[in-house]
Amino acid sequence: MDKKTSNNQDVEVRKGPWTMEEDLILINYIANHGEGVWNTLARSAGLKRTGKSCRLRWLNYLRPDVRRGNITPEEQMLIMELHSRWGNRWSKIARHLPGRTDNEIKNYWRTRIQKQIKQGEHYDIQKYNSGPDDASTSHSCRTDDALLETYSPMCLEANHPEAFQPSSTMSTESSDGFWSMEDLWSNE
DNA sequence: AACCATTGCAACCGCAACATC
DNA sequence: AGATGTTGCGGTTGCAATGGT
Repeated sequence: MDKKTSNNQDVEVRKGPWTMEEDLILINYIANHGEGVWNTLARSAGLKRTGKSCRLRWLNYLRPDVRRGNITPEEQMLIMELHSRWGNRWSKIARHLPGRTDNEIKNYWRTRIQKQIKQGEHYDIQKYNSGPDDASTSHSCRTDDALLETYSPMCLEANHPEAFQPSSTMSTESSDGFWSMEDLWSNE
């Protein structure tokens, strides 16, 4: 315990929004060394952040395969269906939406879907949950697996290939494995 | 133009599970 | 087997951007 506190005294820890420089440091460090142990990574990279903060930033924002914004209707349907089945298991839900993070889905649910539900809008999802099987949906013989198949990433991708293209800026990486400010922040 | 309310999202916190020593 | 460290998850908060008056 004392060990920890004495350690923390010499290492100031930054909080709050990440700066461009910090992002670049983290991205370039991971590009060159891999992810590894986050606390060690944070120290080795010279970031005055906790490993936890670095991990979160990387997973939710900096990872090249992260897609942000523009949740498609299909994705929304899938989120609603999976949420109706699993509840707030955001990470579990996120695994079925390639490129989406649990944080994003959680935010999306809270800010959009939950709001609309409060406003009294009823979604087709209710048909899935309680409606008769002969409802107009084509899921009359739906099992969990069948539904996942229907809304699986592959299926979504097939229907909406444009939505699954990684953004050009996010996938841009200079030849020597280093990201530039423009690569990273031009997307904002 | 200025103020206030609302919205959306990034980031933090606390906890539990898991891994390692 | 227990202590310690790390990771992953869900809930919550803070704040910038936006809209409305």
